[in-house]
Amino acid sequence: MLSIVSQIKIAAAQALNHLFPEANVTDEVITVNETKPEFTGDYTVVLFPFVKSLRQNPAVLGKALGDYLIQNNPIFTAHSTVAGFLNLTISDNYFASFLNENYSVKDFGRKESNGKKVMIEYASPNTNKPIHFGHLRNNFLGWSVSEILKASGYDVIKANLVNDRGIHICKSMIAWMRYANDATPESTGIKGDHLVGDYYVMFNDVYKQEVADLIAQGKEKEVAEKEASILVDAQDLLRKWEAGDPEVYRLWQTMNNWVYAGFDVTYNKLGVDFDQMYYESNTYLLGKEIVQEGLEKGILFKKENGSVWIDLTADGLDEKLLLRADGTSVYMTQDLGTARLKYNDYKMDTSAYVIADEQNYHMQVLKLILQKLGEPCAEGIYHLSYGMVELPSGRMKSREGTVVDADDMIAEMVRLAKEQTEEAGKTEGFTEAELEHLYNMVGLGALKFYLLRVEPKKKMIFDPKESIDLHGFTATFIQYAHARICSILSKNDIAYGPVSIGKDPLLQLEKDLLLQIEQYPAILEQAAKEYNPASLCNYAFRIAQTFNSFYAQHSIANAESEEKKQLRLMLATMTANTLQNVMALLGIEVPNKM
RNA sequence: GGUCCGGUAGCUCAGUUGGAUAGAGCAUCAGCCUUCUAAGCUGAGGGUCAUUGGUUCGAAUCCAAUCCGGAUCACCA
Repeated sequence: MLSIVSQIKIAAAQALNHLFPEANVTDEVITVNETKPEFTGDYTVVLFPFVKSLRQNPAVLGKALGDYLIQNNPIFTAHSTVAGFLNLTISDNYFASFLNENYSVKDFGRKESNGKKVMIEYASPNTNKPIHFGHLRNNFLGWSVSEILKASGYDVIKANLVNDRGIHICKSMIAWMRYANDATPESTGIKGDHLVGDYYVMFNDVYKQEVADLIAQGKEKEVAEKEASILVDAQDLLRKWEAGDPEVYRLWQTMNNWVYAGFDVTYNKLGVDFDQMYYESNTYLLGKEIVQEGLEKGILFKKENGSVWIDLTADGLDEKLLLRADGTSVYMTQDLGTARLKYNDYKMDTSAYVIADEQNYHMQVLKLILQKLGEPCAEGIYHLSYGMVELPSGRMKSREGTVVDADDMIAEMVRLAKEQTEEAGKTEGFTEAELEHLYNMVGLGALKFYLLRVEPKKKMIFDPKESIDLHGFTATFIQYAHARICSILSKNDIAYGPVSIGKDPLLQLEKDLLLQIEQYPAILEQAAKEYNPASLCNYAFRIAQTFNSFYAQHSIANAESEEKKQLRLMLATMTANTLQNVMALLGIEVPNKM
């Protein structure tokens, strides 16, 4: 079924072509808006473009078009033209049949498969420290966008590229070797990712101290920073790792496994999941092959010291290093290899990377290089860039201890949800398990919504005070509307069978709600096109708002007539379904009571 | 300096391919629980859409310049 807006565009174009054979318009050029509340009508066709081209008076044109539409299309019942705007009223009967057809469709708005395949890479942690607050926006965005695309008919692969090798993990390893006395997550009771992260922090403390000591002994600062023994040892570990030293390799595996076990717990709590894991330790060598091929094709060049570069100055960029003089690979080299590997695995149409905007340049260069190399994966690469999350005090810095740990953050949000639920005296009639589930839905929902409600590319400030607010533009507000509906539906059954409008025309708020719900497929399509969960946050909030207004002014259980009651129960059912569906795409559960 | 992104109410943000008098939430103030859940509803105040110029019947939206903030331009990842 076409959306109302699409139907209006098609009908208006057809009407104009019929009334004015010289018009020759297509439906794409018709502008349709929601009618402003101060005017009568539901949707508005903007007439100005045709006033000029058809040399018609707006009032005359509006009347001719409006009359024609009403005569030829039962969806319209009334029209009026105000200053070049043709306001159209949609038939109540159209909405009644819309309700009858869709109210029991649980997955209303979900699209059939379109045969396109998309990979979304997100999360992509380093294995030297736990997931912190800054990663949350990435995780929620990546997961939500994946679900949005799935609901829009795409075949989605959620991928996670783990940065499991390199100097950073060697730093944790050397600190552990020196100071841990064989401490394990089991022996200490500390979550694996936190344990490894603690030693990463310890590395930095020790390193700082060693540098200070060396400077005190009279060394230059720069020399001291290179000669500090713990750094030298870490670099030595990295060389041994690359040489395949079995002992180093074993410790590396052990510590990474501790981290993965910890990550799994956190991912589970966050409600995110992955279809495909990639590890840089498996892919970092692949890039070198591509670089070799690029050299042979003459697209890359070698400098005197043996380093390999690509010249992007013709594209307004710089020269970019792809291989160090010593032959080791850099970040870009690995990404070239991973891009090809992913494509060989899945042959996806689009390969999206959820990565912070500080890497905009890197991603631009990555795509450009792959294009120049003629890699088939190049065209599909899409950088879903998002702004960094900052605290009111400024940007988080792991070395300055201003990082907020993700596990702590979740626990705190759930605790606050509990506190506020208890304060509101809303705990009666729940079992302990139900309450725990509720606190989780509310606390985690608040966090997700807070991070998803802002357009991805905008940077945002995380204000703890604001994030725990459960009023206004929040997940809680929407969850509450859903719970209210469920409460009504549990006490009032729908007598199955189609409803009709009968003597009682739709009230404005009933119609507002129907208009909004009818737009869901279009809203979803837009969110998928833009990779933007924020538009769904706004949409869900708007529906909940409209429902709450309706709820405050009109009764469902005690409606004016039995027919009205049926219609409202169906409308409430669709509202609840839509809220649940939208929130599910954001990764947020909605309770049946709260 | 080059490139990219942002600037809308006191604060946090919406604002479709340009359309009517620029909208929400928070905060502030005033109301609303004998009716389906008040985590709610109704109302009020609050704006030089950074600035200037241009395009157009019409600009927060498009173009140009300027100002402010941020990111990036490593043989780091």
